[in-house]
Amino acid sequence: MDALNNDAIDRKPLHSEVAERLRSLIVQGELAPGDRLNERVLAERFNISRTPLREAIKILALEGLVRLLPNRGAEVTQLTRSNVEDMFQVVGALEALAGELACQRASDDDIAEIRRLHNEMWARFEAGDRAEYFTLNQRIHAKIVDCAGNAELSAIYRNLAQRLHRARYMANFSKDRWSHAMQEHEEILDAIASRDSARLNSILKSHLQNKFDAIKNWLDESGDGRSAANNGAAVDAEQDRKTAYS
Amino acid sequence: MDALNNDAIDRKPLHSEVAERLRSLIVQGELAPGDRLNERVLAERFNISRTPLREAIKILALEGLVRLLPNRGAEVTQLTRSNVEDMFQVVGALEALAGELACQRASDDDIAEIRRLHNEMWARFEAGDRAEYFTLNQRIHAKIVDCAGNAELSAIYRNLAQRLHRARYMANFSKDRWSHAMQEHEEILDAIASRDSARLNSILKSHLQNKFDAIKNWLDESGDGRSAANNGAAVDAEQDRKTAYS
DNA sequence: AGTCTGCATCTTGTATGCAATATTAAATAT
DNA sequence: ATATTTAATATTGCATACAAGATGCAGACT
Repeated sequence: MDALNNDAIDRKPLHSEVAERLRSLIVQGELAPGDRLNERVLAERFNISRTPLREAIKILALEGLVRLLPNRGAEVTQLTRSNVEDMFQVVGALEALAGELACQRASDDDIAEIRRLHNEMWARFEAGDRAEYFTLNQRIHAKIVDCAGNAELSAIYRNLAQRLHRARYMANFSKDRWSHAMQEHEEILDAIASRDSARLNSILKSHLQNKFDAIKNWLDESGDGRSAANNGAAVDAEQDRKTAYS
Repeated sequence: MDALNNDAIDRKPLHSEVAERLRSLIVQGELAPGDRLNERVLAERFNISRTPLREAIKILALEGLVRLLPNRGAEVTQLTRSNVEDMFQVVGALEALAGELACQRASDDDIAEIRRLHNEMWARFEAGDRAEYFTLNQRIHAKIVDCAGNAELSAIYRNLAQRLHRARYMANFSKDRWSHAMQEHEEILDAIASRDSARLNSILKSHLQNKFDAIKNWLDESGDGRSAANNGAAVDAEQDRKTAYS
């Protein structure tokens, strides 16, 4: 059985390795929204040829992290307010489905795992470690979605979460909001542990709404001259992405 | 304004052109599930080099139509029953969200457009033209989703619909089911025209359920030796796709 | 002064070539 | 005859080279 062979050297194809690196650069903000991706520069930086780099860029384009400009390369997509709002709406619908299914299908081990992550996150919260808190937070939500036992759902959710991560990471919300979020997470854990899907869904929904409210302000603030000028283009870009391959 | 410039020559990049061609081949079944994509053969067929072809294949991989086999190229993904069931579940959640929003946001022109498509579809139904009926059916559903005014939602929905199209197309259901589907569509039109989101959602839900029931049988039937043997691999493939770039 | 045209330069798009890996067939040993 | 190893072949992965398009600037013209 392949699955049991843990000693296997994972020779990931270069293009996926590169895609990962690029993703980090974008999510962590080193490549900012609007930045052009110069193939020569990036290829030299990663010490690879342009061929796998270009393949990676195509992948990121479909993931929605970059936008392809025919004959002019690619640039990092803007996170507009309406864009983020759209994504949150979809995430909401997906989490609702996930909550429903997870309450039916989660095993006791799954719940134990969520509890473990939750406690770990609590520790990070008390230590004031925002970065680790964020990571664990994402992992908990992802784990709940995975409990739904729907691979498609998990894949789509992960992609959206990743793209939203860019926004969430930047919106370093208040201590007050933070502790409120922790409280909500207590309730989430409670609801799924008792497999109360109605309650879980209602909490997930308001949790998400609060999350959005927290970053909404930040998105509005950043609507200065430069960004505003680019917003129109970003919307067009979104459109392009939608229609480019359809 | 760029949006008003309708005279622009659209020079689609080659890789997206190729992606389109490949998509057709897969959706229409010329490239069947499990078939390997030989780069040399396809490049010769399209009369292009392997480079843009490879880029196109990466795109299709992320869309879920093909599966990348490291160092061994790519193959057309299997449509397993559980796979399709997962997709239907997600589509259900998305359509629910779309129905809600569409009832709020659809303009009168939108509704008129849906009605137009509906009538056109009716004509195709009466003419017994399955292929055109299918196309219009898809366009109606897509239009409803677009009325929600959420670009992310539309993009995700389109991708799932496309992948499911492979299954639906093959499951040429009974005349009985067909006319029942038409009836459901009458109700859908009615509900959205009167902006009754509760009713719309309930109809969309049962409509989708019926669709799934119709193709479920076909998926079960095709679970013969060859397919069964490949199913295990297909499940692994799905897993790969999920984790490959995460 | 301002705009337009043509040239130089840079960037992306595509094709080709070479190296590494997988697949097949043949040959040898059991 | 079957299994195992080895060699031949085919295919993918990556790099490089060349072509086509975009960008920026200088000079001509109004």
